[in-house]
Amino acid sequence: MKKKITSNIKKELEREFILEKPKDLSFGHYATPVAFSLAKELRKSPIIIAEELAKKFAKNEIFEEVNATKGYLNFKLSETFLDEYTTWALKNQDDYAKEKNDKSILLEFVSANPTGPLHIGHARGAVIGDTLCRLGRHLGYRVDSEYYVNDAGNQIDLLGLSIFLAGQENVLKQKVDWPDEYYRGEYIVDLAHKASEDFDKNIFSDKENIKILSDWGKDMMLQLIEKNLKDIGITFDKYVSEKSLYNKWDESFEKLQKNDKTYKKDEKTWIRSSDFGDEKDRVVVRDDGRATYLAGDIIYHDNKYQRGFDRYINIWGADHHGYIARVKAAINFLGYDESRLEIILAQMVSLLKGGEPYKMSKRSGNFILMSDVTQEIGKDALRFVFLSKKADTHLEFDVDMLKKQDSTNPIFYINYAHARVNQIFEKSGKKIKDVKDVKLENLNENAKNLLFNALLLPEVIEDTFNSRQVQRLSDYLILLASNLHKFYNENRVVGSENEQVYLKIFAMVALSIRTGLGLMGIEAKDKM
RNA sequence: GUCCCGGUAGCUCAGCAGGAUAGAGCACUUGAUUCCUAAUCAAGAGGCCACAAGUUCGAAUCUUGUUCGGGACACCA
Repeated sequence: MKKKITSNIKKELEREFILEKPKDLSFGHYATPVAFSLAKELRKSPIIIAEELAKKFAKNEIFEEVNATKGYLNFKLSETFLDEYTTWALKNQDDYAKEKNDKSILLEFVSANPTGPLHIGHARGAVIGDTLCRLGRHLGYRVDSEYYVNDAGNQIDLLGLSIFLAGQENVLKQKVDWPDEYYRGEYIVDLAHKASEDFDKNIFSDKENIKILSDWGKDMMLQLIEKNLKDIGITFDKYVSEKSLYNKWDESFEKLQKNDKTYKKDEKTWIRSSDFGDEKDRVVVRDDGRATYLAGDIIYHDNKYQRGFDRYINIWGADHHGYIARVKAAINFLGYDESRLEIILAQMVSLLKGGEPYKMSKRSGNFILMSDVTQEIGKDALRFVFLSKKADTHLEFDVDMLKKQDSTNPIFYINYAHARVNQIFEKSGKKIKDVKDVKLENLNENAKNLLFNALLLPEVIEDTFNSRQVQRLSDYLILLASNLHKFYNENRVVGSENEQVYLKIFAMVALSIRTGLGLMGIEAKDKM
């Protein structure tokens, strides 16, 4: 819709302009302050310029009216234009708000260490990533979703050790000297019990077995993570193992070396990341020959770029922000265009319970399990909370508040609007196919505005995706639901002389809500 | 000390590629149900947009400085 309008206006104005939405629909559906910027050029008052420009649109069919107010140019769309679009959308529901696009995107998110279940902080990145994925695909991009599995390194060793010691303590009933660092939490003890079943309890008597437990524990945790994600509607196209990429190190390393971006010092291999804005150079291979985490990420990004996507998006926790410079440096050193990689940082989530702060710590085991919250409030509410706030704001919410399943929860409000439409159709005994060809004419302002707002979904989706600001979609849906409720309260539909017309508009509203929620990974309810 | 994010209504947050009287939800007050679901709606109240300077015809929005809060500054991931 917006594209057609933009091109129509451009034809008349013959220049670039900003198209915005007026604060108040009574001004019009769209507006542009173009006369203000022309004022300087033409040395005339913006008010006069706007009036002159408005005249140019007298014969344009998609506008019912174009007027100039205080220097603004305001556009009112014609009913015919809105009606034609509505009819098309209702007939092509599966294609509604879709676009064509030939760009490809590799979207990496979650990538939590497989050393424990997902906690509530991971959920934020997960939900945002999954929704961007859905939005991108809807807009025609080829989006591949990927989870990078850190299945090597100290953390995994620590997992094995933790299970091993937990087994000694809980299965073999031995006294254990716990080190400073290890994974705490019930799940480690559970793993120890399960290990004694899957293997044998003697597995805890020989330290040599820690390696086996590491590997086994990692697999168990990965399965759990996959389930946690599936429970909130997320599946990945691909899980990429860090370990499996290690044999490509020589290849990546050679590229870096060729560009003279690595050097040896103190028996270690360093990368000159400070050449590219990093605070200092970083170690990539330790003096004992073990690769650092960064090395793994270098190989991984080399691998990503070799696959030739147009764009790469990583969603990281905000605590990784210091890591951006060195990864971008490495990508540049490998000979790639680092500006194709975009990193979205999901800020911290602080949880409250009954007003009390809940300190999260993965190490200590004192963290809120994502699965617990999913169970308490449901996946829809969980997804909605994270999608209604922008990623880079610190988010605080109270678990107890989210447990409430009443109107304070916006997801209910939106669903209620959708269910209402469905109920009205049932009451009227009509189906969408009965009204999709009804001609919309002589609509009153309220009906026309409701329809207009329903038709905004495509541009909201595009804006949401392009800006990566997921909350714009949820805000829009709340607004649309509110419009529907308001109209419902003011107008009788079933049995009225406008029944057919209103049903068509309502069907359009419901379609937008359903499509929008679907992109958020939430299925619209037909009944409450 | 350096870097990142944030400071907008009592609370949680939108708005920020500059533009018309600064918005929503929750909470609060008042009202609406012989009629399609009152799980709703309407009305009211609530604001030095952290502070200061600058750029501009115009700044919540851009720049700089200050301040407060959160986070990051590993050869851990």
